[in-house]
Amino acid sequence: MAGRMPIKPDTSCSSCRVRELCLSVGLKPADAARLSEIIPQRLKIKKNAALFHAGEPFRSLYAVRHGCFKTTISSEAGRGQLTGFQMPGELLGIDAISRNRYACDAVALEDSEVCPIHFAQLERLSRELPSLQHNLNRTLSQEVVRDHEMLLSLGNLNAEERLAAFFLDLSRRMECRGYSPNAFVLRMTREDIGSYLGLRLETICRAIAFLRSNDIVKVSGRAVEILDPPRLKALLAGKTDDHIARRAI
Amino acid sequence: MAGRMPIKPDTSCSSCRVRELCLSVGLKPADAARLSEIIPQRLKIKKNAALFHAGEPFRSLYAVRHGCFKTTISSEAGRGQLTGFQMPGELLGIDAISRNRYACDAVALEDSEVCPIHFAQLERLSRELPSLQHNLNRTLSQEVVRDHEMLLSLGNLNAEERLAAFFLDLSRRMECRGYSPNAFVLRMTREDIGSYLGLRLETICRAIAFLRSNDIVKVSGRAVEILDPPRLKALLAGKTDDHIARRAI
DNA sequence: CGTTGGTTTGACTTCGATCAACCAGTGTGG
DNA sequence: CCACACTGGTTGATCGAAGTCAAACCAACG
Repeated sequence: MAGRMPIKPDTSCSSCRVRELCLSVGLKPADAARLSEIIPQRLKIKKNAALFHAGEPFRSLYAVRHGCFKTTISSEAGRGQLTGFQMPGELLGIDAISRNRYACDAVALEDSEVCPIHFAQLERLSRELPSLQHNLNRTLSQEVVRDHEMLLSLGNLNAEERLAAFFLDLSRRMECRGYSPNAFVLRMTREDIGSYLGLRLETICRAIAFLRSNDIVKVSGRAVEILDPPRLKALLAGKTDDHIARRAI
Repeated sequence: MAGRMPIKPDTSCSSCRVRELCLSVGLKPADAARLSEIIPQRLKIKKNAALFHAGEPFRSLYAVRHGCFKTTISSEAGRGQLTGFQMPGELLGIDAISRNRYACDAVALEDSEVCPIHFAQLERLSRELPSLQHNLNRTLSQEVVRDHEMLLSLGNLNAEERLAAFFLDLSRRMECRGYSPNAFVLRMTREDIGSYLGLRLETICRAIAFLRSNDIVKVSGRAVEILDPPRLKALLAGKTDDHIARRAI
């Protein structure tokens, strides 16, 4: 359990910075307070430590309070796939509900903090609070929508388009959390991005080089700056943009 | 609404052939009866007719009673992705919960029948019936798990492996429904399979030809017979099977 | 410092996309 | 009844995007 330590029981949803992104969204203060009650203590997870592993028995969902996680699954054949990056307000462990065991590994990409939500208690409480119940259903459905969008990416887009979609997704999520949508720091390696997008890390590097050489983004190390959001979106929309040079001459 | 017609109100979950695969699984007879109550009438959908379209307002989930559906999403750029095939007992429309609009098109692959489940009523009822509530949560989570497995396929497997995984998935689902796992009829075209697996239809044909030439499956038209289940599984497990000939000489 | 993990770039290979031709059913209208 | 168009499936030839292998680079850090 190295890297997993409980912290002081100060977990009020109503005062949480990400309350408008989490299960508590739209809840009346009294209801949010009841949700807080079933979250006895937050948990700190150190960078590179696992919050849970695939196969472990399922007890709780975890809401990311701050920091960032990645979730990965792997096949018997040893192939691995990164299934998502979770930012504050997002839930970890929803793929565990169906079989009562976590289906993926969840690893912190930086020192992070989560709110454990005992699932049986959450189900019980959401029988009393219709809006909590609906929030949970909406969150699960939202994950399905996100996954289908990823399937569309992997099935239809080339490397540069996938990377553009990835940057735009991060951009949107940063904006939702009150940060600049056009300048942010990546929490993950090129290899992680590659695994997520179904590409090799070298291909990610080359796709970044391509975007950079067209002055669409500025990337140095993990720092990303989106210089030309419209062109980045146009790339995705499949518009053959004449201003984009495949190779600088 | 051509192709959509209501039929006589004989919708008892407790006597349904797929009750053990649907939301009604494990419900006490009295509870199953209450679930039936919120399903006033079944709906027949003709082959190639749409049950719903992306963007339409969400009212109901639909449980497939018999037949088969495909769901597809498409991007602004006109790219399309097939996100799933739904067989009896499976739910259509769960990606609509999050935004109150259907996120995909659902099209019948053969003359089919569905049970519309008004979602607001389902939520209300599941507040009273914990096991129904849990079934719904498990079903949503199960869809997430399925989608993550598809991401693993698209991100890591080559054409033959994806097709093998696809056949094995169909095989398992046929078996769950009481049919032979080793002989079944495809309801979809090669193009549909290709869209689902992120490949072109020609590649599907070639992958089929490959499996056929190794006597792993017998495929003529839509009829599939799995001749050698262990070799089909071994293919997926990534074991370099010396008995598999890449090209017949 | 030297080690290490992560990133970048180059050269070459390969798998699947693309384009094209052709075939088998199947339904339609003359 | 036949001619035909049409849809879906198969196979071949060619090409290109991404994978693979390799080398070098860089920043962080003990």
